[in-house]
Amino acid sequence: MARTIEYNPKEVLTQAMNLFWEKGYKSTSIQDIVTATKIKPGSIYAAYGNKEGIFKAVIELYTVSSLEKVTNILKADGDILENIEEFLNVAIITAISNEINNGCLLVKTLLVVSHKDEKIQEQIVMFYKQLESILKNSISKAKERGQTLVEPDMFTTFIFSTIYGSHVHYKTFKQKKILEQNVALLMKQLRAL
Amino acid sequence: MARTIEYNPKEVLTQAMNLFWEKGYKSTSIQDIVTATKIKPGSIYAAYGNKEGIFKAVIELYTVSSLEKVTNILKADGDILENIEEFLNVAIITAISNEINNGCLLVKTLLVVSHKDEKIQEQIVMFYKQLESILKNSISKAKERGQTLVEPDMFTTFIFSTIYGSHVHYKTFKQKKILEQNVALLMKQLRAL
DNA sequence: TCTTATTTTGAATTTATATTCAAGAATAAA
DNA sequence: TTTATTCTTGAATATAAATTCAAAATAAGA
Repeated sequence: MARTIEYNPKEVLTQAMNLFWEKGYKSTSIQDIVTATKIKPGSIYAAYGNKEGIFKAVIELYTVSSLEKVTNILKADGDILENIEEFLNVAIITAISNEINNGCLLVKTLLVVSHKDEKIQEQIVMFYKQLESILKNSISKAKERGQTLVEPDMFTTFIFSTIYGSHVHYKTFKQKKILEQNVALLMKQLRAL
Repeated sequence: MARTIEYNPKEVLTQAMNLFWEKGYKSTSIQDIVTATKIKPGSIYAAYGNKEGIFKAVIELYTVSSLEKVTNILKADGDILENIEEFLNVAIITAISNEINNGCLLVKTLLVVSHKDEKIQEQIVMFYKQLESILKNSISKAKERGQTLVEPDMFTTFIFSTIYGSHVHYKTFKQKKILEQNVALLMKQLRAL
């Protein structure tokens, strides 16, 4: 019994994500999603309830896959500092200067989401806390092994500030060189013994 | 002949600005503006053409008054480094931790405005360039007088990255202490001789 | 006071967007 | 096959937001 789902939910959410990413939550209409995914409104509403429901599912997908990606980079075998450098390259250069989905969906969302949407806001804050904690772990481990002198807590905060800052700066001035410079500066401080 | 305008345009634009600031462009309806300003749709459309027109006028007002404010701080008589510190206090602590209009309207707008709205984007970029140039001037002057050793160009960029970063960081973690720490760190680097 | 130019009003209209739902289609167990 | 279950469709409906416009109000020069 029972008909089976015909679309691939992950694919659909990814397409919806791209729309939200590009145009923001409010400017993305269900019609946009219908057009992009070729799924009819009824199916969307059956699966996610309403527009906010799709958005929440998108955020969920994004956070889970991002955390996974970062974990893979930072927990890879090999030199810890090199892993951190790779993380910075991805977070600062690749992600931000990407022409299609530039920057971080969550930074955008966080700045725009009204304070009333507390659930979404909380979900995002949780994500950042996890991210920070993963990075802090790496730095602590590097410090234990004598590979760096920086204070893990403070330096993690500093790295994230630089990531956020690079984000806005690039959006304004479109200078990839500044992004590379920022990565280099962070690594220099990290490696200074 | 001719009836005179009854409302104060600057007042009206300020009220509209607060709405855009709080809720973002898309989520602010003309009805919201009508309610807040008590001006009827017809008058709004007569004066600004359409919703985008009001928004542009708001951005214009915001940029002009912000530039004026910053200029007053940085070109004030007295010690240059103290003026810069005052600027940082306003830009990083006061502006960002303000509960009502928190953060910078333009950062929000910039991150969200679609790449199609090139005029608005350009207007914002111009604003930032002017801001950077005013600050760079102050730093250069301080350097000429032997009050700092930092390289004006690079350090200006760094200050703005820190401002943007503080913005996002505060939005996430709501820690005013980090904002104060950031100002202190910047000033320490600036004062190191 | 009359006239003319301009502003104000707010209901009506248009346009856009979100959401529902009844009818039809696919699935697989019985 | 039959049948119960779930999925799909897309036009219809509901809701919300943007915009228009004709009529009324106002100011000040003729």
